[in-house]
Amino acid sequence: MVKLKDIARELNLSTSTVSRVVNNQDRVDPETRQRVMAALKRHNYQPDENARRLKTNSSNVIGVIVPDITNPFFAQVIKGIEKGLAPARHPLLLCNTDESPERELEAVQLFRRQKVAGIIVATSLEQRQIRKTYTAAGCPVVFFDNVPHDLEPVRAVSIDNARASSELVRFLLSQGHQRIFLIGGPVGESSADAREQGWRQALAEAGISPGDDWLWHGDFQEASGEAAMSRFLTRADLPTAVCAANNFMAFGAVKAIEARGLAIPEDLSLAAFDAHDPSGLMRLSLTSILQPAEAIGQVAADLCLAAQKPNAPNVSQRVTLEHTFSAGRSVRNLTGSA
Amino acid sequence: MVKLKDIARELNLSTSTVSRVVNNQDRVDPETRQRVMAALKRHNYQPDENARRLKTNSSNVIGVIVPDITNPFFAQVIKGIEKGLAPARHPLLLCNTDESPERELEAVQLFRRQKVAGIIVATSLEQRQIRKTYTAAGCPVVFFDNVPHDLEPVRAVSIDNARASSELVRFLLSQGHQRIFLIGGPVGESSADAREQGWRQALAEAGISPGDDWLWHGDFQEASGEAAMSRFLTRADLPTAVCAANNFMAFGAVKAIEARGLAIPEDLSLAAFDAHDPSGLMRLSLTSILQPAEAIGQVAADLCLAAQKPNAPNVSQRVTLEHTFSAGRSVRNLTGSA
DNA sequence: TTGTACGCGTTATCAA
DNA sequence: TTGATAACGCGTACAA
Repeated sequence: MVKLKDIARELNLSTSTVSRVVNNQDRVDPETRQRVMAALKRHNYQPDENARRLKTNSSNVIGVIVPDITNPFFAQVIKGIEKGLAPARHPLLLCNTDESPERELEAVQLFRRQKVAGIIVATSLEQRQIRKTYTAAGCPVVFFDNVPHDLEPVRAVSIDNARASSELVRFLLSQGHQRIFLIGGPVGESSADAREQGWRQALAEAGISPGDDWLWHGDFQEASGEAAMSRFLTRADLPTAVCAANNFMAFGAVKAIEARGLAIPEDLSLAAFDAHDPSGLMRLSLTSILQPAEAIGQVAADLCLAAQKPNAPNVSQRVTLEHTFSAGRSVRNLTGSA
Repeated sequence: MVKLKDIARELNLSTSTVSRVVNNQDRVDPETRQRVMAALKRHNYQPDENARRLKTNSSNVIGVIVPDITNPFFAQVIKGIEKGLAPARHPLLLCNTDESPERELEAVQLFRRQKVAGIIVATSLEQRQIRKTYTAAGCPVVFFDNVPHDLEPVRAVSIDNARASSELVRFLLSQGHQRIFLIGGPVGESSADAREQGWRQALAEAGISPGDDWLWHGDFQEASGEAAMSRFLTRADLPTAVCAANNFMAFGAVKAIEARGLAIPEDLSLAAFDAHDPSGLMRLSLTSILQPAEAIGQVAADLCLAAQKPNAPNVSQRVTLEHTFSAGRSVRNLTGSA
């Protein structure tokens, strides 16, 4: 591995000058620069990242934290992040938490020690911990999916979850549904909260006041969706439609429904968030709100990179992207039969 | 950030002694060690990774290269790798190549510069390049999915693809199929080669000699599966069953089949590799060979960590894991109707 | 058992 | 415009 010093010696220059060329700094004679560049290329010089980091006390690595890389939504976001990071040649340090707060805290610790240049995170922490953990991260942080609401300034990218949720519910209303239940996410998780709020609002606008038991808070895992739906199905007065706040819980709900021998949408309608079906092979295509996952990743990467600039303003930057509505075949139209 | 020197000064010790305690080295008085440990804990000392790396000229980061993180198979493998790495606190540097050889080469370059401790890779390179690239990586490399065959010594994790493929074909044979076509993967890609070989062998054992045009080499992407199947479907003498060497190509095949108004399995049977359906929501559950993805990741991580030990033998370590056969509803039984 | 002193490869400060 | 030199924080011969 050829070093700065080697190049300098060969050209009878000081390491300083060579270093300046390597780092594209001013104050180098154009001709000298040419000579150095040639030598660098000739020897295929690669700067030693470690030395560089020790000196600058930083790195260009971006840390990414997701709850579950197995969830296609997060996988796509990561792909988007990669695309956004690649041109700037920022490596990506990944951590999968399985929704465990402990693992997330460990990851942040790890990232701190690695002196990552920035963190992009779909946090599973609760609001208090988010604040404590990420204000002490020592680097720019970009949130997505779960965006803290009481943290200022904050960088975040998301869709308008409340509006999206309202849209989904209004679609169900338009199909003649009234008893629209919700399998929500954890309380305090911003996207879950917003989706619940949107659901409430759309119902309210339709003059419907949901009972307390129309809502069940899951944890975004399949099992909780199954549990929630099972519970709903024990009632005498069944819902005609159920919304699930994410894909996995919707899948769990399907299991519960079918386990009871009911059919979708004949006996019960189902709608969801992020029930994306890339292959078009889902047995039942779920009517769903889709987040632009890859775009979310790219924008998050951009925000994170922008925050690297020395004079980047330390103000809140909240980017809201447009969702799409995907009509599936999981909702029955009751208007004809009513 | 408290440093070694600070601790040393506080305890009236030298940095060497403190360093020895931090690194669990011998030759430290038990009592001194206690004092130091207490101080370390009190100050929540975190060693500076960068300084450490500069000194040791290495890191504990493991680089992972996959063609497509969006593919559930790879996502699961990564999860497995993470699980294997977490106990040893090895961070994971991720690179997604989108099957692009250039990006893979860049990733390896990047990893070299980062002085990663090891690389775990599902390579998209061709054999010659694999050899050249990864022998020069400067760290232990563990292959999975695509395992180079002319590289010794090599560390690799895979299933017995030939046997798995034979098993799949024999199942089709048992259902009365004879004209069994194959949508294979790229020539030279070990898993693709092995799957083709297994297909050939099973057919041969049944006394069937496939025509040259029974096989189409795709690139593991959905579009190529669709193209291959479209081509198959233009023939006068249609296949009764088709195998696809991975999930995405199978999905593409489904599209092509349905685009022609044919039904699976009534008009045509389809079988595949890795067409895993975690949610149980696939419209048609494909009969498929499933790789133990998460286990592959864990084993790869273990191999990689084992290779870190200073006196790790530099010999080939090929681990073969068991696949499973998942009977779906995509294969028609012709024995009754024949 | 402990301490001294040097060097890892780079960047940054200052003087030339 | 260039060069000498001092850090950055740690690990490790070697000396004590």
